[in-house]
Amino acid sequence: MSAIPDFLSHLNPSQRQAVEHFCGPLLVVAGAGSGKTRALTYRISNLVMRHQVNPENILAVTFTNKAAREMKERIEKLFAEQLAQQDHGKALELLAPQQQTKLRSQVYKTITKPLWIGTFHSLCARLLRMEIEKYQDEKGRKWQRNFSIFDESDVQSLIKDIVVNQLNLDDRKFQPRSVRFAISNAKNQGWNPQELEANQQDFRGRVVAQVYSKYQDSLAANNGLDFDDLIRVLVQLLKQNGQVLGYWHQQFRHMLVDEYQDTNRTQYDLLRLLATNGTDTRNFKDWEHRSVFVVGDADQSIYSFRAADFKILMGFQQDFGDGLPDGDTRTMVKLEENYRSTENILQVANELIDNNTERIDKILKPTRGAGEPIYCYRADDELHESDFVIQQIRTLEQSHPELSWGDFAILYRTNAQSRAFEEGLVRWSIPYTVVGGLKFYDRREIKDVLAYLRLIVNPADTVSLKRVINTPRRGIGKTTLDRLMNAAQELGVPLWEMLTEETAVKTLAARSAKPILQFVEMMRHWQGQVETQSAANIIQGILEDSGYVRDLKNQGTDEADDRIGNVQELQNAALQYAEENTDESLPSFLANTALASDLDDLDEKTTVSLMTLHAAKGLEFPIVFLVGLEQGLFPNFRSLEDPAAIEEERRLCYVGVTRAQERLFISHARERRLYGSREPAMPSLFLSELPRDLLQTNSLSAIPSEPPHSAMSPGAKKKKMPNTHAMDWAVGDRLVHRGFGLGEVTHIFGGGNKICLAVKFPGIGKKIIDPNITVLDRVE
DNA sequence: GACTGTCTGATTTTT
DNA sequence: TCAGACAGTC
Repeated sequence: MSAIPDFLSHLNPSQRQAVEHFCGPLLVVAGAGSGKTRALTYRISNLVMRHQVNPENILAVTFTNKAAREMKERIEKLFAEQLAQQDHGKALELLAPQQQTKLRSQVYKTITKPLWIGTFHSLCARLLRMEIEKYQDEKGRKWQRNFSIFDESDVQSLIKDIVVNQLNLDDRKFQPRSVRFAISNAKNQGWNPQELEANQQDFRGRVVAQVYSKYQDSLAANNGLDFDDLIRVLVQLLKQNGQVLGYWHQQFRHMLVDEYQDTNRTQYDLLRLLATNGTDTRNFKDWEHRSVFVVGDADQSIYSFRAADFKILMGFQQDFGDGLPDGDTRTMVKLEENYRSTENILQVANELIDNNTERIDKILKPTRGAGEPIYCYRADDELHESDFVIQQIRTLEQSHPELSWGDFAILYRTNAQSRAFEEGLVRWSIPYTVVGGLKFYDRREIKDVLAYLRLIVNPADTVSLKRVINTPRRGIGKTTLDRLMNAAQELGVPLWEMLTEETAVKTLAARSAKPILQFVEMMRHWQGQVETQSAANIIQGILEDSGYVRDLKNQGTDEADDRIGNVQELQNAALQYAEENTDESLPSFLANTALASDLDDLDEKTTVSLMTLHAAKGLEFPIVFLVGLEQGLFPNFRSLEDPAAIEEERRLCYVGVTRAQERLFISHARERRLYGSREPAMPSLFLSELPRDLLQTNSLSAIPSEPPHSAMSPGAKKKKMPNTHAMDWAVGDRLVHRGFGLGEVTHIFGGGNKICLAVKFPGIGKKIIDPNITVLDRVE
């Protein structure tokens, strides 16, 4: 395969520079829709075709599993086409079907399979399956290669158990949620419990560190890891074992990272360790046969709640790069030409994001026509908003034969917003898909079956054991379990080992002992099949023999029927996985499911897509509806008082705008039902930041011409004079408060000049305010 | 040990 | 609004 690849001719000069980059560090600043996925796939192909890099020396990190799969497919296609030309002198699609298949499977075997492509989490999990037994943490905790990956709810309950039962703390003061969050943050900084303690001097911090330590004990006892540890533990291992590090440093000569703006500290550490073999980045000079190639856009950094830090991207030039100014640098390329959206959409995006202060200077340059104006709709409430969106969809779909349902997307800030749209879509019989929300793998019945599977693979997994030992009911109750748990604890062995001690179990009353012995026998039977049977077969066995399906059938409700369907769907997933991955073993399937998400099998082709803005990252749609642009909802109320958080919300809005190819609709409601009660809602700050001349609207006056929230960026935004004294306030008036943002007057106390206002601020609540003291701006 | 009803309390985003 | 925790009853 020595021919010079001709696909390079399709690229613009910056793309070409990125794609042809061979060794050394390179940062690609890639605006939305600038062809960054293309740059990544072409570069990987180019490394292999032109520079004869062995595919197994290439590590490519994507943000989702879906992106990983697509990248592999694209690369496969490129190579297959190249081979078709080379071997047959024809385009791939002109070959006979068998020849195509043959070519593709040849490419799969020699190119795409050996490539290391995946998310940080899946790649790390894969490495840990090989290396984790060489690891021991600072307290001597150890894990085995068949470790379980715990999901968020497993983690929550472990932490709750520690807070409440082990440390006897008040779980109102130490909410498991927030403790969990603090621990996760520490992990994403790369801290172990001791390091967290050293960094937290107050009482609360010390308690959290203590919970963290006990939590690690629990994880180790269950032979389990959480998401964060998949990365952190690998980093620790590489730090403490030079031999292992050296090996993988040699292996991964060329590393590529997509969505680099959303990497966190540990992910960065991992990258740095592997790239430099542990040398300080600034002293690392040995770039002769290796590269680090990162692609990202600081304006699309939207995961700081997951400890992502776009400053890592901003620091690349100083860190790995030559640190030279934009004109002279050889380690940074900007992709600014946008091939996705109309000029109007891009201008809206550019002006919006220009309100942020922390950025790498970059604009989206249009390559297409102006297109239609952006339409902004004010609805009375969320139901009218939904009506508006659906009528637009129906009209457009009917008047434009080239459009199908899959060309429409409804994007919102929070999952709860999907409901009104779903109801409307059902009423009009429009097919739709909701991405996210309650995930398939989070459903109770799925978790039950997965717990069986996890326990089969990893008997130390007591979390799973406790979940299934009495599901369906077998008469093994709390008292029995508690007794066995205590015994296990005393002996320092996993609960499972206690259960397998026949003599110990027989000391229990026969009524308790019998079902336990039966359960153990059943589990052992399946454990014996792990090596020989496929995942799908084992699942089948569980569904039949455990009595799980029988139990559901006996319930006879619609809900139970749904559950049976879902559980069978899981079995299908196992079959499908085996087909796609040529590995039908249970451990392999299980490792995959823990890291899978709904997003991974989104059917974009045939149905209207409903999803959060976060889930929409990386996607594009001809027609986009960006809904719920209301103060307190978007930007979310939790970010209202924090300028940095507002900037992140703005980036999120920017992501939403830049998903649209042809048409963009924006909407907001004057009133919204949230958790039972109706709340008044004010137009979002972001609406006021959009260029008016590109906006069509049904109510221009609804959009404040000034930012409704003055306590924001330090930029030289002009402020209104305080004029509250002269005002006569009335119930129903809308106003802006410096701290709380937009609100509506609900009561007036007193009279004349001595009045107080009760003001309801959406998402914040009611506040009593003296307008003679506090600066308030009325909004018309 | 299983089941039922009441109550609370939490509601951003997710690999 | 709604799910999960918990107490009380059979």
